[in-house]
Order: sequence, then C-alpha cells, then structure tokens
Amino acid sequence: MPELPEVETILQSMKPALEGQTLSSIEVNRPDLRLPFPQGLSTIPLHQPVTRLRRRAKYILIDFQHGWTILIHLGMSGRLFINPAGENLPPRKHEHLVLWTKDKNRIALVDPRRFGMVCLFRTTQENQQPQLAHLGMEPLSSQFTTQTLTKALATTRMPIKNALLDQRRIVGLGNIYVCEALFKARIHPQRAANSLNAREVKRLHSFIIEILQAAIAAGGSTLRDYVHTDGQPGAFQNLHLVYGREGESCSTCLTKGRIVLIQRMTQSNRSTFFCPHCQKNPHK
DNA sequence: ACGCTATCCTGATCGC
DNA sequence: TGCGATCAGGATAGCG
Repeated sequence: MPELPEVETILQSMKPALEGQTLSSIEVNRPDLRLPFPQGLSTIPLHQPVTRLRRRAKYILIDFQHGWTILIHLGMSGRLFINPAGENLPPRKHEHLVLWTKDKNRIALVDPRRFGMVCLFRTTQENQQPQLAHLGMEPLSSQFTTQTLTKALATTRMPIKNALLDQRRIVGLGNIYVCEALFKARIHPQRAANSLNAREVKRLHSFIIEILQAAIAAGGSTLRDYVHTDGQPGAFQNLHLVYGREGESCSTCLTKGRIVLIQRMTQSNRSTFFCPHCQKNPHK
C-alpha cells in the first residue's frame, strides 16, 4: 500500500484540483470497502467548498467549509486518479467512489482489494474518530526527536521491525520504509525495540527522516498498485537498497569489497529484507 | 497488557 | 493455456 511518501505525493497533486473547489456530485458505486461508505457521503459534502487537504499518518483528510471532513485511507491497493475537465476516459475497473468538482474535474478512488476506507465526520470530532484517536507521532514533524523516538521504543520488547510498523508509536512507516530505515541504521529487524542503545536510536531517527524525505522527492515507490494521480509511477523503488532485493549483493558491502547477499525472512507474516552483515543481531 | 495470528479482498506471477 | 499455490505497500479483532 501507499505508505507516508506515497500518500503525501498523492495529497500534493490533489490540492490544486480540490482546495477552494466545491463538489457538484459524489458517486458511490458500491455499499462498502472495508467499512460501509458513510451515510450522507453523497450529499453532505456538496454545496460548500473544500477549505483544506491534509495528511495524518497514511490518511487523507478533506476539510469542507461547513465543518465536515472526509477521511480516505487507501489500504493496500487504493489509488486516486484525477481526470481534468474535458478528459473523458471510460471508467476504470473498481472505481468505487468518484468526486466531481463544479469545474468538472473528476477524482476517482480505485481499490481492487477494498482494504481502504472512507469516513465522514465533523472536523471538530476528528480526535474521537477511532482511526485517528490513537495515532502516534508524525516522523516529519518537530515532535519526532531522538528523545520521543526513544520513549516510543522503550515500552516494548517486540522486534524493532514490528514496533516501527505500529502506528500507535510512530505513523506513516510501512513494510518498505521500515526495511530501508533499519538497513541504513544497521539495526537487525529482530532486535527488541527496547534494546537499542542511544547511538542506534539516533541513527534510526535520522535515517527515518532521510528516507521519507528522499522517497517524497522521488514521488514514492511504485511496485504494483501505487501510481500518481495522473497514472505515472514513482521512482523511489529504484533507490531501494534492500526491499525486494533478496539474493542481490548488499551495496554497502560491495563498496567494501565484500559480497554479501540480501536475505528475506518473515516477521508477523510479512517479508523483511536485510543484510546479514550490516545488520547483526548481537543476541543471536 | 502484550504480542502474535488470521482475516478482510483481488490480481499478478510462478511452477507444474 | 490452464490451474492451483503463493504473495502483495495495511489495519485490526481476537486469542493465548
């Protein structure tokens, strides 16, 4: 699915199409995704302009002037496409939700696996929304420091890989960027989260920021489902150092004249990619 | 309380 | 070419 850089890329390209615009209609083409589409979704957001598009964690939030907010999560396979006015392409498969603006821009949510979700609530109630209420800190905000990361990791001995995927501690990271950040920080994914020393947490902190910023600059990672709102792929997949590279030589080791193959293992039923030389587990 | 597992779904790919 | 097995970027209910 889209992780933080992919959601951020989508958000930035949707801003010009939506901010300040009034919707003319909303098509709801099936009863549900993971959750039922909310009551009122096809009528409440109409007739007053969008004031702001925001991102929180991997959620896109569309605020309206009358005080309602639409929340969109793309799940694993969700995509958003913008068709500018006049571009009359035939509908895609799995267009479950379509927003039309008054000046005829068309924004379509496509989600074959239907793991995504759409919610509607009063903007002032957002902190009571179950999706938003328990989220951890934003890694690209000033709240994210070595101190706050240390605190977020100190309370659990679950593997660091799993702790970084836990959106109640830190938001926005998914399987790709966790693997990449742990590789750059030279931390074994099975290390207990609370076992990292101060230098390791510091490295992890700076590489999380660096990787997310680089991925946003590259327009995200396109592996299978994710594309930009105009259908173009991102470019950061070309810069992945371990994710999806099982059996390839570790690039760090190569520059030092060693040939070490990147390995894949399973943690909590999800693939983890790592370099067994750069990322040693001191307890094994 | 915590940490792991299965589950929601479709589609792409791989091996036979 | 077809068929079954396997795997996917996430979130979460429910279990031990």
